[in-house]
Amino acid sequence: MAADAIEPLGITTAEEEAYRHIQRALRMGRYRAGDRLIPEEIATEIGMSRMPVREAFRQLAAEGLVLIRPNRGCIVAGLTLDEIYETFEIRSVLEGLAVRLAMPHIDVEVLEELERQLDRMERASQTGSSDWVVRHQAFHLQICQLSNRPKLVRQIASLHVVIEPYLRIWFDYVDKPASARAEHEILIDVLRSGDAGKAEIVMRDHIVETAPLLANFASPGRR
Amino acid sequence: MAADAIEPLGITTAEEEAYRHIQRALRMGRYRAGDRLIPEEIATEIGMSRMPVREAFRQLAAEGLVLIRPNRGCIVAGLTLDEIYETFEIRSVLEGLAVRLAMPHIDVEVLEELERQLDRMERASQTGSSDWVVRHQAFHLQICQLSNRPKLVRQIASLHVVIEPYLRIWFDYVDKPASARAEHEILIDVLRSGDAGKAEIVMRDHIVETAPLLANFASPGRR
DNA sequence: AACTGGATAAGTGGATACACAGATACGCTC
DNA sequence: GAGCGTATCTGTGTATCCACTTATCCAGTT
Repeated sequence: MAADAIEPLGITTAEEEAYRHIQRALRMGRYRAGDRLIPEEIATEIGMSRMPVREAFRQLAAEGLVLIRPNRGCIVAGLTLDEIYETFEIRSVLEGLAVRLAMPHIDVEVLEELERQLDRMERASQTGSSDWVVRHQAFHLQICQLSNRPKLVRQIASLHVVIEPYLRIWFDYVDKPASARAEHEILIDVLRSGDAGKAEIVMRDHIVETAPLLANFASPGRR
Repeated sequence: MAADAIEPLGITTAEEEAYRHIQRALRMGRYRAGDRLIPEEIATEIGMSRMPVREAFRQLAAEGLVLIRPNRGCIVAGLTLDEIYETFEIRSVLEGLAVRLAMPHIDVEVLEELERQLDRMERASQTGSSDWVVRHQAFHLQICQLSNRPKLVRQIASLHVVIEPYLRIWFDYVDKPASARAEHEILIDVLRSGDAGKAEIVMRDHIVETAPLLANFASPGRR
């Protein structure tokens, strides 16, 4: 649900399968940053030729998940510490914008649904490390989608995918942060207040404050 | 200079040529939105096979410049009126962020260089419609680059390319807006003031105020 | 006369084959 | 013994070929 917000722009059956396959592997942290992705390997794994895999690489490169160096193959793109911060800075203004634009579409039902999302997020944090990450993204994207800005939502979702492996690692280490629920309740509170400008600021702060937490657990592999 | 900030991520000689060729054509407004891009046509035009052209299409699709529908070819992506507004909204917060982060790196030399950029922009507006657009982008990107945030700059540059055809059309119609210089002087003024928060707001306003102007001249072709 | 169905043609997506570039290892020379 | 050059091998990038989907046109039927 969360990640399906990212549609692989122009993609056909075989290529789409390759794309989804690799993206899932990447998001699950199966590869480490700097690992080489060998087209033939992946191609035989899914049962197709190198061709669609290459096209999938292009798609992933555009999203910043892999790096393609001419004649030197495709490697998993890791984020440096600076890049993690940068990604959170970008996320903060984009999601800030989204929540500001979402405000007119906030009503009681929406707030209740968001509360339920938080419940699911909390329950997911018990079952598995990666379940929480998925629910957490779903919560954020749910708010963003209320802005009714497809391109904005797509960009935000794309950023979520990029930082997902780092979120996952962080969560594995700290073993369910107790503050997570409270942090996100604040977001619902400000949505309830109806103040769009304030909501933007709260969302921004919420996001940039997360970055330093992650930073300590950064780099699943060097660059 | 301005657009070279967008590097075609992982691309080799032949494919890179195809990519640059098509992107230039697109930015110059050679095609209208909805036009089909026929791989063979372009391939023979540059003197290569369809293959690198296909990969170039993928790259362009990832940037949102073209649309690839499975088994139905590649068409030039136009922006609806809503999408133009949305793009400017996204630009406003991203460039707002950029200018805020750029503030610590502003000094006298930088301000002088920006003034020179404005001069060039004004001169370019006399020589040709498209020259002004290029200079205008260069001015904005120059400021953004001072933020020292590569990913942020790349995203902003990508948005500039998307709206370039619309800017060009608008400029052709109004024949050099007299207010353009003054509008951008304000940006330099606020940079000179040293107030990062204020600069962010001014930049945001500057950008979102541009959108309605463009809207009247929107859609070089329907969607 | 208009609409629907089928057939044909055009064009896209995928696979295989080939050529070239880069990396590594081994040998030769200093 | 060490460093550089060369040769081989691995693997990417491009082209050609084939199969399949889609679109268009014509004919037949209502």
